[in-house]
Amino acid sequence: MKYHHGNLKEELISSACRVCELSGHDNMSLRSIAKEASVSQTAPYRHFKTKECLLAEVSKRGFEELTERLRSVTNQANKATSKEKFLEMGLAYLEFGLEKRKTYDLMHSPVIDKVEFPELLDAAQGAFEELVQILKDLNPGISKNSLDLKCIKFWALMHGLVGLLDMKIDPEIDSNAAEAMSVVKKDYRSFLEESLEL
Amino acid sequence: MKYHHGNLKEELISSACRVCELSGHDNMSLRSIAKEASVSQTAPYRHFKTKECLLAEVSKRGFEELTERLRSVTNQANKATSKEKFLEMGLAYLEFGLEKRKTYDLMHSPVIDKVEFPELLDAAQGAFEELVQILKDLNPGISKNSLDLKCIKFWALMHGLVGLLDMKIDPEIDSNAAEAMSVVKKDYRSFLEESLEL
DNA sequence: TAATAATGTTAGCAGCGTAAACATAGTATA
DNA sequence: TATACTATGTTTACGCTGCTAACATTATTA
Repeated sequence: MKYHHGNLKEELISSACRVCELSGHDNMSLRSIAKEASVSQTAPYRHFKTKECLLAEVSKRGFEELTERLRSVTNQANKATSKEKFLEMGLAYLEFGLEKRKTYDLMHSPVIDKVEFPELLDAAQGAFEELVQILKDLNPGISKNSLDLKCIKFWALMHGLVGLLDMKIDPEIDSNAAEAMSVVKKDYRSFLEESLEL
Repeated sequence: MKYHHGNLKEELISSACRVCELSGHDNMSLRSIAKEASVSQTAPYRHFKTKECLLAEVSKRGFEELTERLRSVTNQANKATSKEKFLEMGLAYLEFGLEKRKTYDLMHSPVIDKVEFPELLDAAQGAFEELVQILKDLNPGISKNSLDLKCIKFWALMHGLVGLLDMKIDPEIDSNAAEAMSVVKKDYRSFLEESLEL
């Protein structure tokens, strides 16, 4: 058993990412992930000043993965139209939000003060750029102002949808919200298509 | 000093609401709010099985206040057009989300398992009904399916906007997101007006 | 009036984030 | 190569947390 782990920082981060997505950041303790790495409970403090710093790292990786997913849509050279890419980007965003729901929650959680972690804003900005680009392609010659508004509207719509789609509404309840939700869930694609007109 | 408080449950809830909106539900401890009510740290357990139950109560009150705000828009008999009411409802939603930001966070936070608190879904449903009603008035004869979609889209847009508008983006950063955000902030109203076309 | 239920208190457990003091291993310099 | 320094680990301990169990007091009901 060697005294120095060698790769502890990286292992702590990836462990944290796993635990976060599995149990949510609320149920993630530094001590438990230290134990998982077979290391004393204060060892993480050699690599992260506070728990929040580790969470920020997890959040950052989330934004990076989101950006990657969106970028891979942009970079599909064979895809014909911008509209097609736009629709796929919307889907990619929703899929990320629903597949990595707990991580997505952390990314938008107030437990991490983004003012203290500017690299998080940079990472989020990366994802936003992809949306901007696709909407710019889709609306050639659009004014900057209108483009900005379109971007925000699209982003907000996607962000809102992730939150609403994941609501665990009991289907037994005769609820308008529940019905509408299932309509949307049934076909994200046509829903997004309509949103093009926004 | 009487042994029995008489109104402890209510005082704990309202105290919890205050602390939640002040410091966020993450920084709210049962012990501290018990102390605030000059009562032993385990007294709350006579009224709430767990901390989560108290938080659920806070969340419920949040939904109730939101519903009230939306309903008061609906009930303005003097307001001329449905469109006018629609715009005001959007504003009312945004205002609630931004004014009571920390409570709004709790209302949408995964720390409360909504499956275990069906009354929370009922409360949220109340707010949703107001949106449904206004959109129905605005689109007479619309099919149920289209109405559902319109509702979800509007709700998602509002929900997404609250999240995005509150992002503390450093204005020093030359960020498209920051610029777009300030455009939206400057005039929610015209932004919402455009959203009518969605 | 006596039994019971409701609502309070005290004491204590295990888990948490984190700070301080110390130990060991790797690295740079003389 | 010897020595100092730095990086990275451990141990111990503190105060706070949610919560349980056992007990005390008051209100209600038979």
